[in-house]
Amino acid sequence: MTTDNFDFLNKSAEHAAKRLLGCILERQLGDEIVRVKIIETEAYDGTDAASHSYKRRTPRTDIMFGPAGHLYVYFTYGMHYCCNIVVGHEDVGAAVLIRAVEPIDGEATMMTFRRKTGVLLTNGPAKLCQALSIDKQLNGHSLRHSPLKLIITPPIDPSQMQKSSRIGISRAKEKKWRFYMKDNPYVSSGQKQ
DNA sequence: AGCGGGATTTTCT
DNA sequence: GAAAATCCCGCTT
Repeated sequence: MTTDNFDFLNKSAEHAAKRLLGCILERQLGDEIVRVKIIETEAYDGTDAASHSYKRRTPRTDIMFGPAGHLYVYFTYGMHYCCNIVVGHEDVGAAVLIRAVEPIDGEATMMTFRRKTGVLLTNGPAKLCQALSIDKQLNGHSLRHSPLKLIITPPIDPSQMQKSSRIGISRAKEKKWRFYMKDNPYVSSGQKQ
């Protein structure tokens, strides 16, 4: 493979977070195929005080220090899973948090895992993990293969992109590393900006 | 419409 | 011991 279309993941986390907007996640669940479009992302890297990988490699964050294009799933607040796409070169410890997606195919299947309708199905990082049945079993999974694939689409028009501070963190709030689709109803409701 | 508490793992102080 | 890349529900205004 001379030109792998995952190559852009090896650039900065900030670049990858922008480029992942509009890309497709394809989830195989038994006989069903669920497809969603990425609507909102946040970048985290090893130089970033808000990142799990900041100056420390632990059993939990080990996947973040591995190859780009794999999935990093973490469990938080004793209740919820959140999923990230590992980016950057190996041993750097960077990832892009997927904060919101828009259903394309298989909405009925997602509703069997998450008993909600409309935007409440996938408008938050833990919500979309529940809808796509993503948990610790998929930690470290390569997004090149079933049962969860990342499909790269052309970059979105810059005029459709908004950015802001990241949600739910107390450190490094000055970094504008949250990116989302302008006027999309599935953008997470954590903060108005 | 807005606030506040509960669930309960991983990590750090 | 407490906070964290969250979400939901019930209470109050």
